[in-house]
Amino acid sequence: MDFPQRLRALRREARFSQRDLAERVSVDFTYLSKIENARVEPPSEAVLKNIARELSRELELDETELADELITLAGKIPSDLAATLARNPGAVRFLRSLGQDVRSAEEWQNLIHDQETEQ
Amino acid sequence: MDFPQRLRALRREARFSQRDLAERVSVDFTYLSKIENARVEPPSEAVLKNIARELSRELELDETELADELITLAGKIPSDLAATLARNPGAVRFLRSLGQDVRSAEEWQNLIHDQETEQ
DNA sequence: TGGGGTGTTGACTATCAACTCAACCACGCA
DNA sequence: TGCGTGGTTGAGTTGATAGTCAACACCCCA
Repeated sequence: MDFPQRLRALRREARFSQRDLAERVSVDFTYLSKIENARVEPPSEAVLKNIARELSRELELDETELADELITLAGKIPSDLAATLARNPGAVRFLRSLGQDVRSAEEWQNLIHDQETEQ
Repeated sequence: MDFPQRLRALRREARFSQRDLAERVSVDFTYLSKIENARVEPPSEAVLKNIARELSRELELDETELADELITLAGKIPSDLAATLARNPGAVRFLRSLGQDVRSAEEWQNLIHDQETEQ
């Protein structure tokens, strides 16, 4: 599911009209329409976070998880992570050592598990 | 050492004038001056890569390593890594599982080592 | 049959990043 | 003293990003 589809699905699930959601996140409702129809690029991270706040509130989801989902679906990197990477040359080298992006979701999960059990 | 200082140091080490280097990387030399004096933000990744190419060539350094150094010093994320992250939601979750950026260079090195010995 | 709620579109705009251009200053030295 | 070499500055340009605004079309049902 790409970003526009996912956004529309979530919005409908929350029973918001484009006008409702747009008002809550402080953008013009016609902008939401264009986003959902992929007429324009996904919005800024700020708007994405506002969307995540409103939808998670309505659907009782975790706000930060939803924000991360929307941000990565939008093809962006959460700015706090980006800042961490930019501040840590070692992190960049580490990611390079992981090789290309052929990893499956499970492999990433394993990496997380490795980390957590390491101590 | 911040980006402007590092750039100036490398350029001088290579015995390039601003005009020399600027010509080689296809930007105006006055732009390099502003960069070295932090009058403007560091340049685009494309320019950074050109700079890394010319300086690594002259100083006999590894080109891609120098590019990564300059790019991260410039507060950016190498675009190929950024693309990888944007394509891998799992990677974002993994980085979050690592916690904040309090890791030292050695800790990152250990992570790399863990990976390499895992197989 | 018309008014309210919904969605779509085209044209426009504001802001910002990433530069260029013209002008200038400081120095060494012939 | 003048000119080549090197560096700095202010003002302006350009393209992309992230939106807004006015207009219109569809549907429902009263």
